[in-house]
Amino acid sequence: MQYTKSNMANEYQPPILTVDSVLFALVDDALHVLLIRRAAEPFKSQWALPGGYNASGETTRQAMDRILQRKAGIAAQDLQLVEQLYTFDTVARDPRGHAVSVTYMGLARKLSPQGNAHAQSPQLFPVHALPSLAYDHADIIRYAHNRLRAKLTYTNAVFALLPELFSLTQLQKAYEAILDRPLDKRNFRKKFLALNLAEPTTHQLKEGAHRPAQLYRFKRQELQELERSFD
Amino acid sequence: MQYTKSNMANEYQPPILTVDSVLFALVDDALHVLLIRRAAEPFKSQWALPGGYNASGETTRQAMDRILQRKAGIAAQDLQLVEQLYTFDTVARDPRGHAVSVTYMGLARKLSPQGNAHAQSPQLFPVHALPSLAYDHADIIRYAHNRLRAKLTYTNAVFALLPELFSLTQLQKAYEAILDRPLDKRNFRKKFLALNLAEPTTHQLKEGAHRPAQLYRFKRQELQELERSFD
DNA sequence: ACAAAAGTGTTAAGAATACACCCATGT
DNA sequence: ACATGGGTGTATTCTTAACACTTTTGT
Repeated sequence: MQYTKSNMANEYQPPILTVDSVLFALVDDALHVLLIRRAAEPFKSQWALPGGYNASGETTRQAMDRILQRKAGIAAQDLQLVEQLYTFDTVARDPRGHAVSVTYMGLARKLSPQGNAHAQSPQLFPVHALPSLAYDHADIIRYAHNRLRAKLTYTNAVFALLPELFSLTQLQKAYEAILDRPLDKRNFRKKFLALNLAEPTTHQLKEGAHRPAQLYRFKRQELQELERSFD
Repeated sequence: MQYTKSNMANEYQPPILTVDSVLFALVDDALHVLLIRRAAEPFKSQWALPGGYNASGETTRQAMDRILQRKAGIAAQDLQLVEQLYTFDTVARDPRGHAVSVTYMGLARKLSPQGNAHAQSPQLFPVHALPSLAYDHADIIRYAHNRLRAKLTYTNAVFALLPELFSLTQLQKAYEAILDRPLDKRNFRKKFLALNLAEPTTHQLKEGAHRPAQLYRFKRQELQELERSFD
């Protein structure tokens, strides 16, 4: 930050600043990402992350909230956890000109996107079956997924993807979906309970011709690091 | 990235984009950061991170290299490892107007900064004895230090701070300086050697009235994750 | 009674921690 | 010979990993 007044007034032309969001949610025990179908060129009618420009005077987080509301009908409080990821800045990423994009990851319990004039049919896609994507958005999603995997192992971030009351089986399936490998049931439960992040409730989940599951609740709904990293 | 042509042409005014760098190096077994004394307002003659504006058409990494060269006489290849940290974007962080700053961490074996017209006396300060800083640069350094601590535990990032040939004592001191706590000598050596990242050389370090130290060399000079995290 | 998912313990191997003395060198 | 930092091993505790059967419910 050492540009001078003259730079600001004359020579200096900043790149365009944009914000793109990767919203994750679990649907049927599989990790999904929210995509919208682009209404305009470039990449018209291709699938893309919800994103938009960031004007002077608003923070990137404010821009994110505004854009998600307008383009997907999603409110800031639908996201249990939001984290800035990375700033993508290669000159060629937008065919119209240099656009630097600050990216965010948002985790939600449930997403009910709404279509509108700006973007028809926002829709959730399984991360393992994504359509072809506009811009460098496939890279951004890959980056976000890696970050999520890492966060899951050393923080309590799962809380943001599960309902308030959850069974240990639901929890394990969430981990398996994101880490993309099977976990041992007994070891998983022993380890998770030892971390002491969740407490049993008086509720049970009855959902079929089998023994009902004990429901647990996270003691804290804020991000915290784990004493010992998970898996 | 959904702004329209009309936004680009008329209404849309992006914030200024800047890049700030946190360069770390070890001096006398203590972690140091490179700071420059600001030549102009605002914060004139206060210490600050080397930074500058990012023009349209250059990547933030290119801007970083250009700025470090111009303001501190440091070349890109003096940095063994560079990593993007975070993008700071609060509206009030620059008194002249909204400036969004993409920040980088750079690790060097040795820094020999050069003063010049743009910034007198770039200088290394111990992270535990920083002067008062311009802007939100104290926050940025704290963020970088946390990231460095984390990187040290799950990657081989130390290689970027040590000379090509190093003794296990030097290595341990580097860890102690950054993690800011003492480590057990025998356990440290056992664990580090088990990771198999370094190999002994035929060289020794003689530097006083005591037994000379075996010198090691990292097998790879690229960042890699450790199988088991360190400490 | 049977199908379906919930729930539960033990053993063995590996990793982390705590801890104290001898070694090689220069002066 | 002494001061200085370099180098080494073992015992204990904790953590991880592997593994299979019983329980509770709905139909």
